[in-house]
Amino acid sequence: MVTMLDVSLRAGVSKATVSRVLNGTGQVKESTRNQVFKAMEELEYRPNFLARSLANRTSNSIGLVVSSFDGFYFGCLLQQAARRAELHGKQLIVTDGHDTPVREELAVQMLADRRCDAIILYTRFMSEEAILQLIDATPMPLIVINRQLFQARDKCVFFEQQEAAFQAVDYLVTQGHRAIACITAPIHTPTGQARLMGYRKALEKHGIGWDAAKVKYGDSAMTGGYTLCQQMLQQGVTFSALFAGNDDMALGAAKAIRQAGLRIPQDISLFGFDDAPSAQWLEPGLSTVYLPIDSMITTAIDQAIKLVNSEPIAAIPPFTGTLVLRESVAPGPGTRLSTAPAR
Amino acid sequence: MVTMLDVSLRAGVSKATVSRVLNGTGQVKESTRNQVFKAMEELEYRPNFLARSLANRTSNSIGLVVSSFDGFYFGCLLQQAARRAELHGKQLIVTDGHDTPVREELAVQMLADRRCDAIILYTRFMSEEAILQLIDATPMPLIVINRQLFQARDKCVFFEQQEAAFQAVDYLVTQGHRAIACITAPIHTPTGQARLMGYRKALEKHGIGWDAAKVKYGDSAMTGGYTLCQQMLQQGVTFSALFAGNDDMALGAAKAIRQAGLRIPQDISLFGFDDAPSAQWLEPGLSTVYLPIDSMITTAIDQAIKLVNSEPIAAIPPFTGTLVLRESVAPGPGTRLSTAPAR
DNA sequence: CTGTTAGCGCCTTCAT
DNA sequence: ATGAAGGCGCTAACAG
Repeated sequence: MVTMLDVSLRAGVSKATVSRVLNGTGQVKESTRNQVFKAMEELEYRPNFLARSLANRTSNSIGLVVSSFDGFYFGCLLQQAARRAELHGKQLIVTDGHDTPVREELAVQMLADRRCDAIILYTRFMSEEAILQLIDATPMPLIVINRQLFQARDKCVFFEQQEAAFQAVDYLVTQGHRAIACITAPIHTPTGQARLMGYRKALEKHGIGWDAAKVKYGDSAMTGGYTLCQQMLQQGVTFSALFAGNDDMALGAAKAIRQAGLRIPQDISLFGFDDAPSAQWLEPGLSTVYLPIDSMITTAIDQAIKLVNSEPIAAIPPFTGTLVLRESVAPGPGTRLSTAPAR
Repeated sequence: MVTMLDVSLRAGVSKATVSRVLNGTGQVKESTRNQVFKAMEELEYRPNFLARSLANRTSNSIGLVVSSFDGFYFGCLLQQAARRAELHGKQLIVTDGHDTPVREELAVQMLADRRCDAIILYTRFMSEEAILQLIDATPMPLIVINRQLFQARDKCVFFEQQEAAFQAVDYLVTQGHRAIACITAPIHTPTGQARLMGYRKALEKHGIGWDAAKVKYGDSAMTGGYTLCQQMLQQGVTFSALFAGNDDMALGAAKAIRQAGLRIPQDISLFGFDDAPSAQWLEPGLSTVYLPIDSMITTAIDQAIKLVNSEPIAAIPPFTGTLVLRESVAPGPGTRLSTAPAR
């Protein structure tokens, strides 16, 4: 391992000078600078990052922890995060929380130990208090995605889950559906709760009663969507539309629906959530809600960078969803009502 | 930031002693050990990872670079990699190569600079020479996934792409298909080449001529599969089966096929590659080839760990695919031939 | 412009 | 069993 000392000796200067040309700090005579460069090349010198970070108290990197690596969703997130971090000249370091709150917290600590300049946390499972506590136990800026924390509002980047779900279900109702089933996203997560609440509120708005039989608690996997939908069908639960907590489950549900001899959307309308790539290729195209994950992670990173540079920051407005209407929803049995409203 | 010195002062011992209890090295009297622990807790001491790594010359982590973060494929890879690394007590650090050979190389260097104990490289784009060169320019063990390097055979974990593709197409032929179209995986990657070669060999084996019109060069995205398939259909290319370079493109193609008024599998049989989660939920279920990515990354990490511990290693046998037969393939027009072979 | 001298926080002989 | 001292590789005043 060739060190700075080796280079300095070879170039006939001191370590300090080598350091200067390396970092472009201070004044160095053109000629000696060149000598140093030459020495570096000849020796194939590569600065030791650890030593550097230790001395600098900054590793020039930002850490990202996600609950889990699977799903298209985190793929997008990571991809965009990497690009954005790079744009700021920072290296992105990613870790996952193995889908458990404890590991999520450990992951953050690990990144903190590594002296990342800032940390971004996308947690599905940690409790609010735990997060808050983590925030001020962490010496570097910590931005939280997918959570709305009032005590740390300007460190949050979140999405109006409930509102988006509300809109989706509201849309279903205005299309004439009243018997709307729901397969929830994991109900032990705030996200799952919020989406379900959106469903419930939309029903309430239209005076539709809550029917426990129509609500199944899902796990976000395609298989779950399939199984639960199949269950409902077999149990004789009747519904003209199904709102799935995410697109993956909608995909699974679609198969169950067809296997039951039903058609989409003629017999049952289907609505998803996330706008996964495959949503577009399902047949019929799956109507779903688009969640601007790219913008969210971008914003989170930008905010983190600002904090690192001690620039002033402002709270980030909530992100909102957009309904992506494709062909999986048909007018429901109650259509007549909305088409020709009573006077 | 509380340091080891703070702890030592608080506990009334020297830094050396603190270091000893921290690492469990050397002999420390029970009582003083407890004092140190108490001091650490009271001060909420957290060792500085960088300093530690610098002194130890090991960061107790293994680096992983993937070409890109998107696709279910890398999700699995990352997930399993994280688990396996943890099992070995190592932290996993992930970076992506932004889908370009240069960045892939840079990513490896960056991880090397961070003094990872070992590095695992999944490259889609780097040339063989570049990889080889990188291997011996990197001071720590470097394992390469998805590439077969004869000059570094024991550092490679790869999959028999060509053979798997061959089997898939061979299967199609034995099912009675002779007009088999193909949408390739990215043709500038070894993977894309190998899969196409498998297709070609299978045709050759059965004396089926190469028809350029039946081969479209894809990009691995669903949209590409859709567009290219649509093109072929519109150009009047006739085929009874389509072999797609991956499941995503197969999904896209499926839609194009149906939009053309054709049925799967009655009119056109479809075969994918990868066994993506959605393959199972397509209707009919997509026949495809399973690629044991989990085992591959696991093996890669284990091999890396062995190298780190300077244990003896052996070359890893190639991984092979498995045909996953679902419902997207129907007997082709030539079925009679194979059912009742001429004597 | 350049060299000297201290650290950064931790580990590790070498004495005691 | 414990402390003192030097080193890991690099940066950052402070003198010249």
